[in-house]
Order: sequence, then structure tokens, then C-alpha cells
Amino acid sequence: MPAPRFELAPQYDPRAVEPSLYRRWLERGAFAPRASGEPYIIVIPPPNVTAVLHVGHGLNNIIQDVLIRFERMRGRAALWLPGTDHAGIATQNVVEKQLAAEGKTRFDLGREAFVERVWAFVRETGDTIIEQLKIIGCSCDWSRTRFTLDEAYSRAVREVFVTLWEEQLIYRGHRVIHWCPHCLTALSDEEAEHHDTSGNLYHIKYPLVDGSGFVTVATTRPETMLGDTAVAVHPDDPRGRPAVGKNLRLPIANVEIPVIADETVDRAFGTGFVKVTPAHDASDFEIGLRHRLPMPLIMREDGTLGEPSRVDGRTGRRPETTTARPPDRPSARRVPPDLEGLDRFEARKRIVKQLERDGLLAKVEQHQHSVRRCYRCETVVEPRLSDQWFVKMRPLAEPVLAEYRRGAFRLVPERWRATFEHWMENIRDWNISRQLWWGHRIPVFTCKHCGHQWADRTDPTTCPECDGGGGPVEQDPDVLDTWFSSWLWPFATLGWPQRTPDLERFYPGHTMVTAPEILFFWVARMLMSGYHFMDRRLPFTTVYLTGTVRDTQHRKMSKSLGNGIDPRDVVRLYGTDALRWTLIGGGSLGADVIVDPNDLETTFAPGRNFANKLWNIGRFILSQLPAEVTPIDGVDRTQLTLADRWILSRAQAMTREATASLEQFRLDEAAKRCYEFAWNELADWYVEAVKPRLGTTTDAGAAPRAAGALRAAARGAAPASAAHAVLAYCFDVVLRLLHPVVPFITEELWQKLPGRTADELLIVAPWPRPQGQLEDAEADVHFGRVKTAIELIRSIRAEYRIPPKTRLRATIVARGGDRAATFAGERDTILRLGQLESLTIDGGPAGASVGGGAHAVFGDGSEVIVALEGAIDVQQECSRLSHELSRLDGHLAGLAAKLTNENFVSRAPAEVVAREREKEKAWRDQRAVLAGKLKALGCS
RNA sequence: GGGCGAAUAGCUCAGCGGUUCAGAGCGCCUGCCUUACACGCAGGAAGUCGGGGGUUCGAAUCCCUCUUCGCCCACCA
Repeated sequence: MPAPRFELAPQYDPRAVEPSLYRRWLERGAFAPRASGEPYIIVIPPPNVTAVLHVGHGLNNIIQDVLIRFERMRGRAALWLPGTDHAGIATQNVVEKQLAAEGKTRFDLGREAFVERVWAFVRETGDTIIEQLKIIGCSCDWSRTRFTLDEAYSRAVREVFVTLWEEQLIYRGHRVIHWCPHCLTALSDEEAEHHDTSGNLYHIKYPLVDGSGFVTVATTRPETMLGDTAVAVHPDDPRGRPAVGKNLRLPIANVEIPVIADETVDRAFGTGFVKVTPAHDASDFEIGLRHRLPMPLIMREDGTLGEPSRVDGRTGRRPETTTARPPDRPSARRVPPDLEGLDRFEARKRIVKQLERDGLLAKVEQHQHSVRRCYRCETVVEPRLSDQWFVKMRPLAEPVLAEYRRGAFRLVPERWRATFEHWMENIRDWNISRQLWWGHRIPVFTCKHCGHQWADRTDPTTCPECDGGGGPVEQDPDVLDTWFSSWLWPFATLGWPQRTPDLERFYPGHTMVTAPEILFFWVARMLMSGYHFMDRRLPFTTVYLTGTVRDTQHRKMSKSLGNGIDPRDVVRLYGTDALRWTLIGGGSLGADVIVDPNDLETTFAPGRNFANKLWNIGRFILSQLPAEVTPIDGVDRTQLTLADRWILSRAQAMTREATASLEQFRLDEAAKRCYEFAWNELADWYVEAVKPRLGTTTDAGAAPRAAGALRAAARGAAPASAAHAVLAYCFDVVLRLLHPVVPFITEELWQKLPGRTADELLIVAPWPRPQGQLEDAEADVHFGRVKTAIELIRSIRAEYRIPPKTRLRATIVARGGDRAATFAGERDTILRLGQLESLTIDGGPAGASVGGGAHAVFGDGSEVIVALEGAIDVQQECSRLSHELSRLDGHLAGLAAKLTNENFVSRAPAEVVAREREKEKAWRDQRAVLAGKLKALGCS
């Protein structure tokens, strides 16, 4: 009787093992890709440095960690490349908010000091984020950590900009863009999100100059009327005929504007007349171009009314240098002094009131429509005519779409296909300039002397065109959209544009795991930049679009909603493995995961409980195993018991199924399959069945109660060494398979298995392969019978409320030869787990014996009779059995209907019919036994 | 306006053509501190698989439709 090799506490304490294990992985360089072998690469979607992570981000990163650990164990040179994103607007907003709390604006600090301040902020949050990723167990190669504003990374951004410039894919566009009056910057189409809103549709009368009446227009934004330069009507609309060509007097602004005909006007909407505000509406801008209308801006950048021809008092910016161009400035003032400086929504009210007073407000209707809001601050976006830098997207998108259609990469789940294709087909040019300070400065330079404008890879001091002139050179004051740097992530992180060894080895990558929200912002653009700049090689082959973590009200988890859970809190309370277990097991592929921020216990306890279960399985197994255990392939098959063969066979099934699930990104399925094996097969059955064979102290105390079992052990029915080998093998396999999901508890236990050398790590141990020679269908069937016998006995015991200490006598009447042998072979197991005093195995026929016992019939017609010494109530027994009989009759009736149905027999596949016939036969047998039983008992 | 997804036990979710497939975890009920584990063990109760129609020999599982929720896209002035 060997002394236990380990003394483990009965309860697993993750806090005691996780940090040191993580450190050990780091010290051993386990996160770095193997020096050789087929690479497998995931680049992390770099978290924004705006705030610390919450559990929502955790899901994404844990999925990546599971995949990377899986492939690492499969022998790939796995690289998970980490980093963070400078997140232009978002970060600038956060720091500006901090400044506001100090009563300052960024203009008080000035550009340089402000940027310095942001740097200080992002260093701090960036560090916290990396810490959080480590705490949740992410096995990133930290030595390759990147930041989108690093110097090296910035070179890539600049290279890309200049190259696109040279390819004439970047151009200066003069058009109506989305402007955020709060962030004071232009936005891309993707950054202006639609929000359904209920508002008003105002019908406003514009008087005809000739006094012949009015034209009534309908608008949701009366405040923009000051910028109207026409009213349009569909050319075929009869209502328009009298008016087209005439002039209107625009109320309040008091200028004359024409009525024009334009085919884009929807005759069914509103009054049929639409006010045209070319500088504040994208479609009106198009009309304005067609009709050569003036395009006055009547709003300042901060959303107050006013002509932006002066320096803006709040922003300090001279609008004409970056947005409005002189020709668009109105020739006459349109904003009356009483409206000047009013916020646009305030102005809307004021204007409506004035129109009403003047009798020009025809009516106001309730109106459902969609309003665009800034994706960072939710301010209603103001369409605004301005000059911005754009990327021509169609030439970039078209080849990627073609690649997608020929299967060069795929989206999982597949259902995103339509959305993706639609966006790619209708792609629009990308506004990449932002009027911010935090970001990559746009490398466009203008010569003040000759006006020459160019993009440059280095900072020029003189104009290349007129260097004789030697005038000052000025850089564009704006910065690039933050996505203009992140879209280069899969190769800029590897050193591009230099041809570094990393770039050679780790581009292209494989799996991109990210949230569907940024499919267009980021994923689509990465595919385009990768294809364009990396010799037509796409950056990854699979895009795994994850679900979203939401609360019980299905609201997205977010800091601002207050439903965010800090992963550090969960880890502290339940451990990292518990967190990972809940997130991985919580939802299937691409499905949302619902967690309750108000009930962490219910949410995370299952994972903690499972970790504890593993711990205790380990505690038991490790206490039993000698220092040396025979490897499973070294065990003589003839020394294996039925239970051994069964669990070994189950282990093969698990290995096959869990691996297949992981390959299909069904992480939840894989996790649950291993859970079932560990808990329901290994712990509940095998460990219990094997105990007497281990010949340790374990069963000593139970000797008086399980005398039969111990005698059997003493007889040496099967050597303990075989049991040791089976236990060690099964536990080893399940720990390996579970490692990607719950890396800490598995690593901790695995290292304690016999035969492990001090420097072996599970994280880089080989992934198990199913061993065909251990698959054993017969054992599955036979041990299944044993389990059923025990379950029936237990069930009878509970139904008759027999105290657990009472040992019972039971008889099994086995139908058919090998059944009796099965039961006889596992007699000891049945005795122990059924808490029996004695077990008689009767070769049949079934249904004959009655006795004073309780009866149960197997699916195959075998039966169990538990002697209850007259303690049983015949009435109750009859009702139990007849209940069972009627249930069976129900099934049989259904089957009979099917089998007598000519259509079924002739049309269903022959094998299905055959299977149903066999089933029917078995049930009839079972029924016959049951009926005989009822008769013998004299039930009515 | 267009597209997509979800609706299965009290809760969170699996199952997505073949009657032991109506499941799991949590919760609930009844017993158990059976020396690996009470973060546990054993035994239970619990759902006409959102409504309606259809296809099929057979539907929770496929099709149509309706309802409710969620998401994405959209020049609804």
C-alpha cells in the first residue's frame, strides 16, 4: 500500500496556482512559436486603449486562446500576436473628458502637450489591458506586442498612405460628409450609425416671389433651411409644373431661391417638394452639383448656427483650411443675428416658432425615421460639406470579393455571407481624415510658395517642385482614421514594409476571431490591405465572428451601461478557469452569451464546480497511483476488466469527438464532451467501479458492508497495475483535451501525474490521438447493461425509501446467454454500487419468479428483482409496473402504426425499417416480461 | 424599406429529418457528511419544442406565414 504521493487540499484554490503557473509558462517561453513546424497564426484584434477590458472582451480573447492552445498542442508553430489600438477618436474623447473635469480643453494645452497627455493615459490603460489578458490566461507571445502608434508601425501606415497616393487611390474629396459636432471631426460612413428615432416632419410654406402663392416643403430639419438654395420637385409631378422655374423667397434667411425639377425627388414623400440644402445633406449636394447651385454652410463645426467664415471661437480652427472652401461661402449673410450662435436643436425650435408666427408652418406630423449618430459619443451627426482625404475603395474591394467567392477565405458562421457581399458590392469611398490631434498625422505637404501638394515618406523641408523658391512647407493638420492603421495589423505588426524574418514566416495567418460589429470597419479592410500590399495574399483564411456578451436584458455589456463585469473580479472570486468555462460553454458558435452581472454566483459557479471536480478526481487518482505506471499500450489486454475496456473506449470516443468539434470551432461542444467524460463517465462510474481493485485504504472502512467486493479484490480478479494504467491514461487524456479551455487546473494536475519530469508542460504537450485498438463497442454495450442494473436497483431503493445503510438482496434474471455472463463478470461492481448484500444471477426465463420483491425490467427483457422482505406494498408495485407497461404500450403503438404503414415500409430506407423492427421486437419482449410480472403479482 | 438571427423545462442554452432525442447546467423536490469531492453523492418532478398552415412514410428538426425580441444595411427630404 503505497503512501500517497501528494497531499492535496480537498478544495481547489485557483488563486494559489494560477499566477505561478502563468509565470512558469512565461519563463519557459511556452507562448513563443516553436522554432520549426507548420505555423499557425492568430493576430489579436487589438483592444482600444480607452478603457480596461470587461468580460465582453474576454469572450473574444478566450476563444482565441482556446484555438491557439489547441493548435500549439497539435504541434503547430503557434503564434498569437498581441497588441493594442490607439483608437483615435475614442481615446481623444476620454482624455478630453478628463480635461473637462479639470475645467480645461485641449486647446488650452495645445496640440503637443495634449498628445503628450494622451500618451501618458494610453501607457497606463495599455498596461492594464495587457495585465488583464494575462490574468484570463491568454497565451500571447508578449515579446511581439505591438501598438498601432508605435514608431515602427507608424512607418507602415505612412508607407501605405504614400503608396496609395502614388497609385492615385487617395484623393481630396469635396463633398458632404458626416461631421460630429461634439468630437469636431469628420467620420466615415461606418462611423455614423443609424438610430431609429421618432421625430417630426414639418411642412413649411415657401412663398413664391411673384406672389402667386406658396410651395410647401416637408422636412425633419427646419434649421437647415437657412442653407437652402433651391426647392426641387420631380419633373413629371403635375403639382410642380406651375412652380418650376419660378423663384421662392426663403423665409427667415430672406433670400431668393429657384424651384427646380430633379428626377431623384420621391413624388410619394411629403408634399412632393423637397428643400435643397447642398452643404448639409448628401443627396442635396448631388442635386446641387447637377443644377450648379450655391452651397452655403450655415452651421459652424460645433453645430451652432453661423457662417463658418471666421475663426471658430471654440475650436480655434480656421474652417476654410480644412473644410469649407471659399467658393462655397455664401455671398450674403443668411443666418439672422437672433439665430447666430444658437445650437442647431435650439435653432430648430426657434425657427419653427418663427414660421408658425408668420403663418408659414402648414403642419407638423409625427415621423419615424433614422438619424445618424457618432459611434463614439452618440451625438447626432451633422452632414457637412467639406474637404477630406478619401480612399478609392472599389479597386481594393473587387479582388477580395472575387477571392471570397472562389473560397479563398470563409466566414463562420456562414450566414454572414450575404451581409459581407452586399457591403463589398456597394462599397463607398473611405473618408480617412479626422480633425483630431491623437493619431497618425497625414503625410501630405503643401508648399506655401508654389502650392504644390504631395505625400511624402519623410518629412520634407523644401518643396520638390520649386526648391528654388524655398518657401515654407506645411503638413496637413489632420490625422488618419484609426482604422487606417488597424487595417494593416496582420502585416504591420510583423515589421512590414521591411521584409523581416517574422513577416516571411508568419504572414499570412489563419484565423481571425472578432466581433461582427467590426466586420466592415476592420475585417473587410484588412483583407483588402493584405491583398493589395502583400502580393495578393489574404491575411487569414477563416474569420470567426463571435457572439456578443449581453446581460439578462440582452443589452450589450459595456462600461457606460454599468453592466460590465471586470474579469479580474471574476478571477478573484471563482478563478480564471471558471470564467473561461462560462464564456466558452455559454454559447455555441457565433451565438450571444448571456451573463447576469447581478448574479455572478449562478453565472460562474458551474465552471468553478467543474474545476473543483477535476481537482478531486485528480486528488483521488494521484493518491492511488504508484510512482511508476505502465503506459496503456504496455498493458496486457487480457488483464483488463469490462469496466477498463469500457472507459478506455469512451476515452477514444471523447478524443475523436472533442477534436472534431474544435476543428469546427464548436468550442462549447468540445468542452461539454470532455466534461461529460470526466464527470459522468470517469468519476461517476469508472472510479467508483475500480475502487476495490486498487487495494488501498479507500475501501477498508467499508469492509463490513462490501465484504463481497473486498473478497473479490483479494481474489485478485484483475491486477491493480492495470487499473492504475487505465486511470492514469484516462485522466491524462482528458486533461490534455480540456487544457485549451481550462488551462490552469489541467496544467496543475497534469504535472503531478506519475512519470512527469520537472520540465514537462501540458501547454506544449502533444494533443491526444484516438487509438483504434482501444475502441470497444462490445464493452460499451456490456458495461451499459451493468450500469442499467445498478440504476434500476438504486431507483427501486429510492422509490421504496430504503435507508442507504440497509443492504439488500437482489436477483437479476438475464435473458440470453452473454447477458448472464456480463452480470456475473461485474458482480462485485453491482454489489458495491447497488449497495447489495447479495446478488443472484439467474439464467432465466425472465418473468417467472415473483418473490416478495420489487421488480424492474430492462429494455432487453432482463429483469431485476430486489428482495424487500415483505416491506413492499403489492398495490404500489402493481401501479409502478403498470405505469411502466402503459408507457411501453404507448411507444409500441407508435411503432406498430409506423410498421403497418405501407408507405413507411416501402419508402423509408431499408435500414431504418430494419432498425424499427428490431426495436419493436425488443419492446415486445420487454412488454411480455412486464405483463407476466403483473399477472404473477396478481395485479388487477 | 431590405437582409439576417433568435423564440425548446422557472432561468441560461444544446439538439436542426427517423419514438427510448424531448436533453444539459443552474434552480426545485426526496434521501444521504457513503473518507476524492456537500463547489459533492443517489433518486425525482418539470416543457402540447412561440401561433397557424404545408412538404414528408416520418418534423423540435425542412418550407410558407403570423407574432415577439435582437442585430445589420439603407440619400424615409
